[in-house]
Amino acid sequence: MRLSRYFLPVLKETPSEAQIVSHRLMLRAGMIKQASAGIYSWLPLGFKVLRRIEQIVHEEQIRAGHIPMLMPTLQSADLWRESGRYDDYGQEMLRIKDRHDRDMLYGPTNEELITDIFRAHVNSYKDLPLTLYHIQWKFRDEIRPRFGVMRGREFLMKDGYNFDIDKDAALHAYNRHLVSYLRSYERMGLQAIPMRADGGPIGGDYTHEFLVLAETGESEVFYDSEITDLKFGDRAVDYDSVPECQAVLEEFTSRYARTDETHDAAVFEAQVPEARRRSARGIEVGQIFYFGTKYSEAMNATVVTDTGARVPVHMGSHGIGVSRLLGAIIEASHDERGIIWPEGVTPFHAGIVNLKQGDSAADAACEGLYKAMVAKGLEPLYDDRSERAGAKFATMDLIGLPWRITVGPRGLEKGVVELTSRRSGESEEMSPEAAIDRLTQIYG
RNA sequence: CGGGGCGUGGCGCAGCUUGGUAGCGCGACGGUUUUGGGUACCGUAGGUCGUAGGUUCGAAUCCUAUCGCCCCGACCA
Repeated sequence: MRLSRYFLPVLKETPSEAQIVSHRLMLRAGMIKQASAGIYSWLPLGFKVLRRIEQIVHEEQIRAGHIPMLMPTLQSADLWRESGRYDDYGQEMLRIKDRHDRDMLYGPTNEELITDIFRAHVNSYKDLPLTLYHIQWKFRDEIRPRFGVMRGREFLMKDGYNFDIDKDAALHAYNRHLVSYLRSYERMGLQAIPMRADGGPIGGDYTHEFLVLAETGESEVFYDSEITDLKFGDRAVDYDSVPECQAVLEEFTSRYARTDETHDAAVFEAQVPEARRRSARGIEVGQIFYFGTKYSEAMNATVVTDTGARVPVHMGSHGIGVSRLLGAIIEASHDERGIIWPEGVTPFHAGIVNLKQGDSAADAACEGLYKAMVAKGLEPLYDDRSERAGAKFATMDLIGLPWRITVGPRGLEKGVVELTSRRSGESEEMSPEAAIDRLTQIYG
């Protein structure tokens, strides 16, 4: 993309409503524009990052054997009456009437709808296990939306639902989700720690929230410092292997890590040596949940077993806050000059800065680089505006592309351009070809 | 919903206490500069001050209502 033809409305000054750094930077970098309280338009740059995150989530869910689909944002109230949640959900659910005066709602989640689909089409244990998911906009009419996309009313969420024959099988689905989530977050350059969360009315140990540590997090968390040393890394886990998934769960959840909802100071002190006790703040970016037969019983979602008995299916639901992740990533990765995107989610792979726009050698070199990168499957953002060098650097730093190639007549006389890491700030001179090779390797 | 605050050119703000029909910076536009390092220089245009009532000779300024937005709290991915 050539910047002169793109739509990137960056701001020099920070709009006054933005209180936290991710919100400020998203507004300044021209990623979002507020449409109304807690509701945002996604401008091209923000939309691009949103799509990258969504893509990672899709890839990792499909890798885990989960099946993508899409359910609507608007739902009929009838299903929710059936589960009993139409009355339970309260003011947070946005209720709407259509022209025939039928009660509708903008879905805050999809347990009812998915269960309805399941019961209509699945009748036998032979069709299990089954995990369906989608990535769709949700609406929760928060009393007080804040922090930009971190707590919007409308937000994009991946929600997945597993259907299994019994509790053991459903717990394997739970473990599988945990593994796939660890992978997903690491690909986004995030460390998200699974923490024991509030079981809600169902109770039990079978829910974990994934928290990204950040000063601006809304939850207070308590954990054993050893947990931050754990890395999922490149390991290949067989998602069909019960013991392998179980082992990952045990590795990542055996140490003390809880949100304030479940924190127990006595247990904390008993289990964790004082030197390793940490309290911090965290941003919740996902949650996994096994809830048994709560919905299948209420909504009569049953299957016939191999002995001919009809039993309610065991279910769980598993969510990743996709739009919130943009905020979480920025909170975890920025400096005073702007955003620093991890390579996994960057909107463009590298920026090309032409130091002397209008200089025929520099212009030609930039064009050449641009085309060569595109040919290699890289997506560069070429700043071809007639701006001064400083203005171009400031824009690149603000929008946070992890790599920048700087091109000017002086370097070109020596046959070199400069490759700069946004994160470290370090620059290295090399030939344009070498720079492309390096980037191809990084993004390989 | 309880408490606090704010709505003034696209954005950030001043003016309001002590009414006399708006001002600054950024941006935009036009021109200049052909430009090598952190957002150039000069100039121009652009606002009946959220909205509706009221008080007054006169309202951005005072009063009432209303809408919107932000912050703290309770609630949530």
